[in-house]
This record gives sequence, structure tokens and C-alpha cells, in this order.
Amino acid sequence: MKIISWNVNSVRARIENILHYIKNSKPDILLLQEIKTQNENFPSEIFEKNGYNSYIFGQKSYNGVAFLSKPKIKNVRNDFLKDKLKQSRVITGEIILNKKKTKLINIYVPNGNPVDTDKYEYKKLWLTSLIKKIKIELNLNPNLIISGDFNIIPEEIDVYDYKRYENDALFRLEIRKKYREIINLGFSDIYRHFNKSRQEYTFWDYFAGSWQKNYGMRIDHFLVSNNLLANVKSININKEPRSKIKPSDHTPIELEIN
DNA sequence: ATGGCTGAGCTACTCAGA
Repeated sequence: MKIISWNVNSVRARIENILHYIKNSKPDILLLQEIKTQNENFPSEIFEKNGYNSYIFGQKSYNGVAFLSKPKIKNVRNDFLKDKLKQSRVITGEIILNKKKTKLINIYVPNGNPVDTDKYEYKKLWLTSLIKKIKIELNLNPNLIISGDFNIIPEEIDVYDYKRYENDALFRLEIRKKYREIINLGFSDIYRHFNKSRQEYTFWDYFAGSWQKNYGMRIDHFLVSNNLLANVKSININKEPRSKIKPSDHTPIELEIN
């Protein structure tokens, strides 16, 4: 099964790029973040014509997450977290992997910049609440996949110049510690598991020629619970969509799992 | 280098992103 996560930065502005990508990469399940639209304006019919069911947790203008899926996803919910600001940032659902009931948790973590503002406090609270929920969930079901735009640079190797980001909400030590906390509950960062010292990114800013200079960062992740680790076949960051006309600033990360 | 770009909502300009 091919499960892919992609922050598309508006599903409607990106529709041609997404369709082109789907035809080439043929995901079974696509986890989308930053769809930037309400449920009623989500282009479900277009995806249905291409063989995908849509499961949407939208919001006007900002945020929003969704699943596109060939197989049906069961028990889809928007209430995994209580979001203080009522932003649409998590959608969950259940699939069967290798006869195991597996929960997919698709997340769009708050950015948190600038630091030392309420935005940063919101990110910290949001992550604390996420960790608490994951801990509970792991006790109910050992088969979890958490994926999406974490807005966290895990280590120095995961950004083009870490010194520039030491006091940034994506790289501050206390934020990276939250990421470690999730992993320490019993998960693997699948990209890093398969690529111990490789330096690749999933995001490049639109401005200042960041893409051309490869000034990027790895902030989109797949965390797979250790009970499922043996099922994982491969992980790949597909840079092709970032090179296209009118791209998202993020590029897809692709998981192959039995 | 706290934004030089992009998108939504709207129709001039602000807010947000990372």
C-alpha cells in the first residue's frame, strides 16, 4: 500500500498539479494538508472521477486537512484533538494493513512563528495535547501512522543552515523535544530510519530562489508505531512536484507499507 | 534576510505561511 503525505498549499489552486501527480505516482491513500477551503468547495467530484474517495476537514481560507483514498477509510473523525482556536488541523481514520486495524492520523501542526507570541504558545499547547492523545491511542491500538506537516525540523541535518533557525519555532530545542517525546512513545521517523545520514528536504520557501539554491528543510514526516515497523517497505521524498509550474512550497513524502 | 513569494477573500489590502 502506497500512502503519501503532501502539504498542497490550497487544493483548488493546486488541482492540476495534484491530478498530474496522482496519475504518475498512483497513491492508494493521499494525506493532504493546508487545503485552504471549506468542505463544500473541495473538488471531490474531480477526485472521484480519478478513482478517489474524499474525506475532508476543511476551513475557510486557512489550514484544512483531508484524505484522498482508493480504499474506503472507516471511522473518519475530526475530533482527535480539541483545538483551542477551532482550527482544522487533524483528521483520523482506520484502514486494514496486513489484517491489522491501523489508525491514520493526518496532522497539520501550527507554525508557531514568531516565537514569544501567542502563536508560539499555541504551537506548544497543541503539541502537548497531541502527545497526550497519542499516548492514550497507543494503549488502545498499537498500529498507528502519524503523518503530515509537523512544522518541526528534527535535527541539524534536516535544514540547510541550522544556525539561522536556532530561535525559530520550527527548530527551537523545546519544540524538537516534543518531536522526540512522540518518538519515545514508540515510533520511528521512517525517513531517518532508512536514511541515517542523508540530507533531503520536503519544503523550500517561494522567495529568494530557495528551491534553486536548495535552501530547504525536512518538516513533513511519517511516524510509524514500532508494532508496524516490520511492514514498512520504503520511504521516498519525491522532489518532482516542487519543480513544476505553480508548485506547492512542500513536496510529497511517499511511504510503501504492507 | 522576520521577508524579497504565494494564496484566500475580495476587488485594496490584510493575514498567514515557515
